[in-house]
Amino acid sequence: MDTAHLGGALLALVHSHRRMSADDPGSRRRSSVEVDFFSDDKTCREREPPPGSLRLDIKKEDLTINLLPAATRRSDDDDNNKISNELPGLQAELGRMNEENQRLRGMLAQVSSSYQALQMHLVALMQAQAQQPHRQAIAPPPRHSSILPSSNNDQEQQRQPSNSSTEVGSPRRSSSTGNKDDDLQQQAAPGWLQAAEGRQQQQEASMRKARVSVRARSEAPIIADGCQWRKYGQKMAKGNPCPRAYYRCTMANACPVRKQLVSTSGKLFDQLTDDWSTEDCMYQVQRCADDRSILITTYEGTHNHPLPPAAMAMASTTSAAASMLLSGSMPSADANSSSSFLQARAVLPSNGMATISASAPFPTVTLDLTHGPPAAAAATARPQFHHVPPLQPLPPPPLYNHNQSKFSGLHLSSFSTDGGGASSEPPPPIGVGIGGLADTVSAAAAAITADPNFTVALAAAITSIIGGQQQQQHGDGQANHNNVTSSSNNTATSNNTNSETQ
DNA sequence: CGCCTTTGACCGGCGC
DNA sequence: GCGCCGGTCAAAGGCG
Ligand SMILES: [Zn+2]
Repeated sequence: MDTAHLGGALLALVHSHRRMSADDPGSRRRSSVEVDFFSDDKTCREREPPPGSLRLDIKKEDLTINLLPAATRRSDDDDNNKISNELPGLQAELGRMNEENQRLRGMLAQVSSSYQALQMHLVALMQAQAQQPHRQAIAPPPRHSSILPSSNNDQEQQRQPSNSSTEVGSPRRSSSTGNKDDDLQQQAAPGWLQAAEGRQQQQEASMRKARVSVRARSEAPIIADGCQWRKYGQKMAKGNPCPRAYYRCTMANACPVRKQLVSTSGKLFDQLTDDWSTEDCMYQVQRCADDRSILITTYEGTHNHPLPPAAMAMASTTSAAASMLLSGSMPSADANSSSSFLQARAVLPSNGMATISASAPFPTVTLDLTHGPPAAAAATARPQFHHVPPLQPLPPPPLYNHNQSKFSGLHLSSFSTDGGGASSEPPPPIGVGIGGLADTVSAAAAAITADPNFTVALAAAITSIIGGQQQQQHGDGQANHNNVTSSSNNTATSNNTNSETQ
């Protein structure tokens, strides 16, 4: 069901994209949804045109031509009344369709553009690394010496043949840690392969550290993203009553992608409330009002196998985000941790709110979609504006004791207003408050801030994925957010913002 | 029968 | 050194 829904959403996206590209040479205003609407109507009336080859503008003109003479003809009162009655409704619907189509188009343009940018970024990184494979002088991170990651598609494939055999055959305890294991294998490997694996391993190590977590408000226990996952573990988080589940991609034999899924649901809270005092209940209620049915899905790694189109959205975005974050945040982590905090804010035409955050130990891109009503990306057009006040992305859970020691990195949170209006034109709204940032920031901030579409693209894509299943959108009135506004240059407040690893 | 979930155990890292 | 904690493994069982 979830997969079906996701596939449907993505197919819809692709479909709209195709139509958009088809009618792009024509007028830009027409919307794909509008096409369908009018095509239906017109086939009822005239049915002359072949549906595929028809352009939108032509259809629209046809319709208007059809409607207007009929209205002015006055030959038949019944027909006239009917038409005059129908006309406002149709026009209103047309307007809604237009709006939605524009939104969709904007989203898709953002997705594609950001994807292109990311790909270029990846290529640049690959080239840089190929040229300087041994130079790690760019502010080596404290924990692991990791180079800028290159294209991560084949990183695991090198390791896979050797590793899969040993992993399956040998008892696990002998080779406990992955790094150790790799080291041993490296020593046993021939020289040329050793060098290659060394590089691959470094990339892999760095890639494994990059994570992309998605917070979403969803009723479904898991968010189907098109991949097949097998659960391989479950742990009770320390401060969180809800356990954290560990999944592994099973579409390929040795796909390294892993996914953590922690849901903060109020189930256990309900059990607890009976015994607890009212104040505690208040706290619990508060917390659960914030966190109830919020899923935090953390992806890690890159698939080494072809993916179904449904999974491509999530996979590509996550891998791109990971690589981008890694490429940038490694140098920036040093600069930022010492001095100050970086923040960038952009008002973007989408309904989701995304937070890109890079923490020092685990560079993480966090997408917070808990504020995005599903109507933004779903097929149902909502003319209303959700005037959500600019809330901060994460509902800070004050009860949890985050032990995330330091949060050094950049913090790009994009607030988005409902794009139902005309704000979905791609060029203008992006990059509002971003320009000045790139100077003070190192390459990471530059990379991300230069392409703020990325956030929106992710948000849009994922909202489109998740969109259908969420029904409740409470006002989430907790104004307790101190993350962006007050989190400046303070590591303590940053804990709130980065609570995805609780 | 194969795949998946469950679940207890284990192991390395880290703080004390 | 010890214990906690997060992450992983793998045996056992369920499900189609
Ligand atoms: Zn995979």
